[in-house]
Amino acid sequence: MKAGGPDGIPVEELDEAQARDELARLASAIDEADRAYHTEDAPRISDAAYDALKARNAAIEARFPDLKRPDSPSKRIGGVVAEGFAKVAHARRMLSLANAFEAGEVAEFVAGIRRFLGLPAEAALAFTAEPKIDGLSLSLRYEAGRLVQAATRGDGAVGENVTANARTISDIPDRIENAPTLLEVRGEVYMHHDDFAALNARQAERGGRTFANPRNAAAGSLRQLDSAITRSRPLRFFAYGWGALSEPLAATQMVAVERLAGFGFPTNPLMQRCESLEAMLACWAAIEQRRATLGYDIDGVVYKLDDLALQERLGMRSTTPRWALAHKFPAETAWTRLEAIDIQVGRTGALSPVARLGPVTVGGVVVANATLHNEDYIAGRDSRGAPIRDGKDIRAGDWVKIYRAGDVIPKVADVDLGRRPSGAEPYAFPEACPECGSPAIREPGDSVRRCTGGLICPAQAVERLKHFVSRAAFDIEGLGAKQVEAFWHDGWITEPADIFTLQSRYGSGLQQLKNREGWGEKSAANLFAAIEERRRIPLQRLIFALGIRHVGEAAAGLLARQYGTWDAFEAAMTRAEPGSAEWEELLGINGVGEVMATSLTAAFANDAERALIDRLIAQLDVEPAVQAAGDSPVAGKTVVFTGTLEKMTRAEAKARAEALGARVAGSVSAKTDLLVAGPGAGSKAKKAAELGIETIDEDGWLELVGGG
DNA sequence: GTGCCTCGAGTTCA
DNA sequence: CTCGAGGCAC
Repeated sequence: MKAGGPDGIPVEELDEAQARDELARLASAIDEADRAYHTEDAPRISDAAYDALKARNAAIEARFPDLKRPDSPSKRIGGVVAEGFAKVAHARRMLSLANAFEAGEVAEFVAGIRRFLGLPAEAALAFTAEPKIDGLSLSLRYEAGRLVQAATRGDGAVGENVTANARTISDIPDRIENAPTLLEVRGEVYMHHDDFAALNARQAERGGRTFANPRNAAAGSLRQLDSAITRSRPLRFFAYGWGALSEPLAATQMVAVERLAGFGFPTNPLMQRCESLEAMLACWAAIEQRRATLGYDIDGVVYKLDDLALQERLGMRSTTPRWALAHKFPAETAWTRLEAIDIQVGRTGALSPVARLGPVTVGGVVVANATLHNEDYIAGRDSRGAPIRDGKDIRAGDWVKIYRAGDVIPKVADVDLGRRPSGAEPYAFPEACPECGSPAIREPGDSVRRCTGGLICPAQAVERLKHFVSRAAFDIEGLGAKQVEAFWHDGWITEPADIFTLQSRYGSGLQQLKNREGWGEKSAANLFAAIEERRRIPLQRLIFALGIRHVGEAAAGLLARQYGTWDAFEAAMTRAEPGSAEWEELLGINGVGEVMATSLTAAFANDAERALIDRLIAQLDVEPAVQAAGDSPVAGKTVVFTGTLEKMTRAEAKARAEALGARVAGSVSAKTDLLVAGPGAGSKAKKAAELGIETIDEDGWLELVGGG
């Protein structure tokens, strides 16, 4: 067996670093043994040796509970993770990229970087340009040169552990030489056109299912629970970036990627360095020209700022880095007939038109529905009244050109007026809710028409319940959108509180639930257990789950942190009205404005709504929110910058401070904790002195937050 | 008032 | 993933 087997250093003598290394090795050794046992029917180690590995893993975890890995073997049962793959937290987030479709947007991207860094327009900036592979991204963790973990992107923060499958891909080395002790390589798994065609032919021959396109084939192959199947699939890999590192790879993007190639990873041969905007656009055009002959799918070109120190200074927006951009190729389109326009009613009452289409293949996927957004979109206008599609409106029976925005969401790009059936009438947008008949009103300046039925509208009621059980809200296992709809239809659940009384009303002996289609004793018991588990709910989730208009996940987090407990939150929302101290406190939260405040107080002032909330709360045990215990010295502090900053721009300083958990304000007030004053600071510095607020200079700030 | 940037709410298909 | 709108800095 491998190093770190049961015969290593006694557990009592391990230090933390050794323990961490060994847990990683044990996880992959056990993983490998599991896969061999369960999927290849050919155990590679004896049962006794396997048990010893598990026992040692448990002993180390007991001594160092903090080091317990998210993919810990102790969480697995019989080698197969319940519910598919184990979740793994990425040591550094896997990013997505901002998109551009026009040259002008690329120019704006470059100009924006100059602005952010405070560089003059003529200052040279170099970028890398490389094809954007249409596959799935993968993060490979190497410790001491050995592949210990492979994870999919997931939501960027948490992905799925696909280590056993990644090991079967020949482009991915198991070991690398002369590498940093920790190296996370990031890249794209994809499938060649030839391999895709051969795979589909083979699948068809065996009567198996064929894949719609190489991307789906690659995704389906990588996410096989049985890695023997993955092994039989011709997957390939290009490395283009990195995550956590024990030491920097290089000073530039280009050289860093060359180093990855040096470690033995395939890197894209078309990647090159561009010294100017013109060179970037030329590179884009050149790659597009070669697109059809590459042998694999690409959907654009990725630009990255070459200088890694500058990348660091630019930092991140909420989900995308400021230093990279995906410049997409024009989307594939297809013509089809629009059979009908239907209206869906959302949780807030929004009436959304949907196009029912004659099925048509766009970009390798059969599309039968497309969003039509709103009234104006159908009429051929944007929100400002300017014409779109040359002002052509959309009518039932029209021939329409479909594309998939971002290669995902089907949309109507154009209408063929020449083929419009005679007698086709302009679409009359309904002025009453198709579900409940209440008037549907469009507020001045709003682009959507909303059903005014509120709680009496069945569509809104169901959508609100779906929202309530959604992932960022109560997230009850076994109670998804479909189940909620079925329960609602039978009158078992009509409002959130009903979920928590379901067992007492229908669960006795489980008879009634068992009689429902698709429910057995086991699944019913599981559902009730999952519901019980969620009686205790973090305040943030609860606030989000209420589904108050304008209050999403982020706002719910802000509110939970501000008020801490449900009682404090509820009291404040009940008492807040313009002019009151509670109202001021609410508006004082950075990110809450009048619209949101009005929406919140209105919800708590509405009797029916309020009764619904009260019935729900009676069923729950709300977990108070804790102030984020950031370890930065400025976390939670309000900072003001004034005067001239010499080593960073204003935007940069602000982004940095916020990344460390500080709130950046524009003017000094009693709420200010720290003033950073550069040369030329005037009235703000004076005011800070009067208020006795701590004031430091730019160097003091850099020292405080650790370097530049 | 204008111009970011971020968030909310809507959307499809496998 | 995208659009529109809310919130905030300038």
